[in-house]
Amino acid sequence: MSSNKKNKALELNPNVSIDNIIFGFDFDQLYCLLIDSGISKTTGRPRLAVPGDLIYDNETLDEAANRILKELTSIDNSYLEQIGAFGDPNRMGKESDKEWLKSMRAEPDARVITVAYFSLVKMDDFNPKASSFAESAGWAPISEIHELAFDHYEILQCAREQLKRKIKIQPIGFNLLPEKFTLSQLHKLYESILNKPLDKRNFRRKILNLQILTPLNEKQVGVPHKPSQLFEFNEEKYQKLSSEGFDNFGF
Amino acid sequence: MSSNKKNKALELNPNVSIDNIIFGFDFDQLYCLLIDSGISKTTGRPRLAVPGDLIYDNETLDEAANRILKELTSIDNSYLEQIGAFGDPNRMGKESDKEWLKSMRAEPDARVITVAYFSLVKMDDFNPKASSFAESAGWAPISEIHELAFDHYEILQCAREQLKRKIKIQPIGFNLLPEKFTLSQLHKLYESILNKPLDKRNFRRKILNLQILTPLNEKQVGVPHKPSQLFEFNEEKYQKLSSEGFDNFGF
DNA sequence: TTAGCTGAGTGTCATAAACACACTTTCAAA
DNA sequence: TTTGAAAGTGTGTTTATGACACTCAGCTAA
Repeated sequence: MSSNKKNKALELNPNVSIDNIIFGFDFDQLYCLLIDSGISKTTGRPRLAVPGDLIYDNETLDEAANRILKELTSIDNSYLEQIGAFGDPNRMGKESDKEWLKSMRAEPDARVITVAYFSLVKMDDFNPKASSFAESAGWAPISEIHELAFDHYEILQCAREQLKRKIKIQPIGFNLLPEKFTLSQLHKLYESILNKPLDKRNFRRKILNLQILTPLNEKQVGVPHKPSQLFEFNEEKYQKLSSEGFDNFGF
Repeated sequence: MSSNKKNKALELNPNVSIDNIIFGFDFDQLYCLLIDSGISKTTGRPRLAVPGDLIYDNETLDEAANRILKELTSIDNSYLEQIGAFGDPNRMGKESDKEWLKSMRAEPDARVITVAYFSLVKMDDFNPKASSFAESAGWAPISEIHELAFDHYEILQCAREQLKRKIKIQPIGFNLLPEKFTLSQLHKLYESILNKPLDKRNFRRKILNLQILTPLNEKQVGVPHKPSQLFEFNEEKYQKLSSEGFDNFGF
């Protein structure tokens, strides 16, 4: 298969797949985009999985991960980061997975190594109900995910750990927020990712002292409480800070 | 090939390889173990590469990485950590690489995704001169490596970055030192990995305050200067510290 | 034997970051 | 006009960081 050179550009590599953990945030908690491939005959429960696919032989891994995101959500060039490769020979060994593989794959018994990615997207950019996918996709709150197809649950936990590690070092969280956001929203985002409460005043001081936020001449409207100042992330100022060796947000 | 099920246990997967960056430290600088596969006909220079191999279909990725380390050095179960997958379709595109692939691989044109690892070993545990490998292996100072086969140079840089990031968070550096070491050796190790000078007194204070080192009733002998106190890494105390949420060495 | 070299080992002060903590303000809705 | 809900704000204490220079112990070679 892989040694057949004809039409190489269009050939799926039967041994390597990409799975993409797509994170979203609704100002309250973290979500992950999951595919429901229907009720499993073996378990009787819905078979939930992370979006993924075999790679084509002419695309890079990053391109494949981006393709998976785009095919599902129409979102292109969002924040994307590799988690790593998962290749336990038994990673597809559950009965419900075998059943699914037989119905979907040309070589259902091939050993597949998967390269996992995570994406950070603005949740509003993809509304599952407006999408027309046969296999239904939907946002699931991270805290409510307990079981997934293949080794996807394990991959999800790795993704959460990597996001936690990374956000202490780089301001990638902004990719989960709209252009304009409040400090409370940012605060809640950090608490959701780090999975621990952070003191409000200390958080605000820390993040404002960095000077990577531009305050806008705009406030929330229509909220039944004191309206909040809106901010924008200032990429240039962050780049400057970063080039001076800054890599510790101190959380 | 990959769909031929006979003798699956012994079958090489033609699409997935492992490359293992093996780090060593000689109390002065970091080294990396490289394979010299001879003078390339296309470049006229020695073809240097990181040790690696295709994976067998019945081994995990970690097992394959460990196998590569063990086959070369006889070292088993040293510190091993995955870096990630590298899968640019052109990663094996150099002429000198194609020449080598043709002579070594059953399917020299197959697209191979590699999963990179790094290992930390005690340099004394492998003496290349005592080893009887046809392809000669040797320790190269990191600072003197400028060109490698395939995308191995790029992988090496990722390995260095990951090591740098990781050592700020976990005390994995001890794997590069003998059981008994001096504070100066540890100091030099941190400087080598972080690639910047660290103040001696501040370094000592910081590391001693953590209480993860056990001072031994032993000193260096035969050195032409004040002999240094020897220490041991205290794994249990570190585990306790770690379980309390400690993950910042402050470098 | 001793002078000289090498790296080991040690303490303080000033500055900066971290942490704990509680009340007032602004708006919308009832 | 009262109520509820989240925004916004400051200080004091403690802890960590970073800068900095001399003496000590053992070996070597004159």
